[in-house]
Amino acid sequence: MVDQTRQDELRRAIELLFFGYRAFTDRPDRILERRGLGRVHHRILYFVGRNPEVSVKGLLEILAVSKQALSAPLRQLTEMKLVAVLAHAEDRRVKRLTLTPDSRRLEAELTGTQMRCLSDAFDRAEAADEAAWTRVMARLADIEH
Amino acid sequence: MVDQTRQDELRRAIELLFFGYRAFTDRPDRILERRGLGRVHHRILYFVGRNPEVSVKGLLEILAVSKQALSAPLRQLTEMKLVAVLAHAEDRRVKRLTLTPDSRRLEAELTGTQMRCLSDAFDRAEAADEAAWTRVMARLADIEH
DNA sequence: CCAACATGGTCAATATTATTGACCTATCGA
DNA sequence: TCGATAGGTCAATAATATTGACCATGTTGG
Repeated sequence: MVDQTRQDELRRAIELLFFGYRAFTDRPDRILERRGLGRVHHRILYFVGRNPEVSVKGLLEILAVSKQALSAPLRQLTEMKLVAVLAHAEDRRVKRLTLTPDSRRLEAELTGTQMRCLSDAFDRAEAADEAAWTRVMARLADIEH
Repeated sequence: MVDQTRQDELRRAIELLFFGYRAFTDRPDRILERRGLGRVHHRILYFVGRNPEVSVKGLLEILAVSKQALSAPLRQLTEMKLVAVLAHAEDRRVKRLTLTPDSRRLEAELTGTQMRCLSDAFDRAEAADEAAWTRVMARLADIEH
């Protein structure tokens, strides 16, 4: 059993995560909306940017969605020239996905707003607070399902 | 301009928030699925539990969704006797929403898994880390839109 | 060489979660 | 009484996601 005070603290943490995440995704969502894109497209652009030459399968594993859920948005992005598809030299089944100059700019804009959110939240804290936040989030992200 | 190392740190923070939030919502989602409920229902139960006798309008403001988006899940919950609706004495237009004994148990189960996630992430950290995490998240949640 | 497997793609049907707009009732308060 | 507020509902639409059933192509081990 956990005492009431501790439960209240943990409930406050739950709410901070809920409201914090909502604030964090709000601006990129509105930028994307103007281009007719959604949060999926952002996630694709983000992880392709972070993992240049990633395969479709690799992207599926990162995003943890079905291939059908990825297929349509990815096709849109390639048609809009926001994702470039290169062939793999050794295994010609595999695609290597990369950003284009255009999408590098868009991705930088989207991710930039999120970096600013976090940067603002960190800057007013001590550097030690940032390190502590990172340790806690790493543990949270590491829970096995 | 921000230097490359700093950008990498901030990108890592973005990913921790993404993967952390996903891990955090995974277990409740699966518990809810067995009952044919979704994340909306959890949010309703959570905030009704936290704000006993909240009005429908109050709930709409917390959740920041349209009343149509709230209406159907809330009706389901009241029909399943998981939300009780009391009349307001002074203003009979207003409903006061509360949990029932049944939903108190369900809510405790759902929120319990999330409290355990956070508790695990905090416990292995120093108490100071928890306070730091809370400060950073409070700043993040506080961004104006 | 060929069978089995892996990578990627697509169609169909379905479900959930959400939106905006238009309207409605009931109640409250000046 | 009239305008504002609280709550509800119908309709149309959209985005995001699922599972199942296929198919084409390319690789690799026996």
